[in-house]
Amino acid sequence: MTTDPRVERTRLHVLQQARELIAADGTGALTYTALAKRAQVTRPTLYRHWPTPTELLVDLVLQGGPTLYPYPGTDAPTVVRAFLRSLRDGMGDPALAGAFSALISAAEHDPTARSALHEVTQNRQAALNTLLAPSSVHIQPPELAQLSGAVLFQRFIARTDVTDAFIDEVTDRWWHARPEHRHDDEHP
Amino acid sequence: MTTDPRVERTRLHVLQQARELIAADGTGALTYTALAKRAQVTRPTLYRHWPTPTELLVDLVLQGGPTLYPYPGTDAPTVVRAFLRSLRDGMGDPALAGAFSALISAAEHDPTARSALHEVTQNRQAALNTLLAPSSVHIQPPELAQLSGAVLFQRFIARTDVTDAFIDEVTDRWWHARPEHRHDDEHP
DNA sequence: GCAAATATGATGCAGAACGTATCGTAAGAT
DNA sequence: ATCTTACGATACGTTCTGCATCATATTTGC
Repeated sequence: MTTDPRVERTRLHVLQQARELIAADGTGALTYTALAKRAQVTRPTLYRHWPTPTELLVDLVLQGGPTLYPYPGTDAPTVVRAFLRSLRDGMGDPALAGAFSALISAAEHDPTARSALHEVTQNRQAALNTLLAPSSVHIQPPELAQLSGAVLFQRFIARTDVTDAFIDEVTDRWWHARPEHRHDDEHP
Repeated sequence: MTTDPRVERTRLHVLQQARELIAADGTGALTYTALAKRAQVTRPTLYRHWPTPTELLVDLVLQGGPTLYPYPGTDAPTVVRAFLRSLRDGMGDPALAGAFSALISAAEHDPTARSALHEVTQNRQAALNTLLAPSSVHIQPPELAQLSGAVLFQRFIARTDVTDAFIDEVTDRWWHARPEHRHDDEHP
């Protein structure tokens, strides 16, 4: 397959240069010409690896996405808190945040971007549920939307600091809104 | 000030054409050259009105943003549900959704886009709180982030239908997570 | 090791979009 | 009626885009 050392070498190198370029001047400056110059690579090489800029963004997000997750075993709110913090910290990287937001925008009219977002969402939900398994808690899509949505809204739209206190409050609201908390305090 | 009929005329006309252009081919196709051709306007005119593409996006979002809000007076959950539905319906317009997501991405490295997002957020939070005043309920930023964030996450990231059932569940979770619901069912 | 496959570099080229400048004309304001 | 100014027309250099071609270097399979 693609075990050629050359492709992996330039691929990783270019992706890293792309990250630094985004971090420095934003996704608007992520042009094939500029990237080729920065990465000391010719433009045709970039086109061979990523025929479309979207594919480049996808690689940046998918590779930068699976950051280290918290260790499982503790109670559910603790796991969720750690999960949201890792999401916040991940989006603290300007390169990942830039690529991610650009991908969201591209997804409006680009099926490739859409499926990449779908994959990211699935991966993160699956990872969270794996961590929650010992607690016998299973997150449903609406819950994930509320939890991750709150953090991402604060980060990308309200654009205020996503503090630990904010994450604690979001987690608490989620925990107390669970069905078994609504009318009694018992749980099997 | 800018009460010149000519400026308002071309401004509105061009913005409408921009909307149709985005709806048809996405924000990636929103180029000054293409827009000038479509709106039967010369390129220098576009640069006079919006020296930067970001300013054009800002106008599209700010003008398309204040959609009709629900009438106040009913109980808080009903108001919140209607609020979230209006948010969902607003983002059902491809032009607004495209401009909005593009603005989010641009905000990463563009102060103009940042302040526009801030203004939109403030406006919507103020509008919601006005509608909630009769119910003696006041929404705090974390609550708004969870409510709006859930809808926007579903719309732009998970990219699944934002159904009425989804909005109902989000609203219910919010309502039951309020402090006065947590340990008793009394409220002053 | 050697030969075949292929990734990359080097270079070129036409087209599109950009950003800006100048000047004439027509519409609106006073 | 005159002054102001928004707009059209046109032009120019720059940047980025896709794509093509060919030589070179690296890797792989034998």
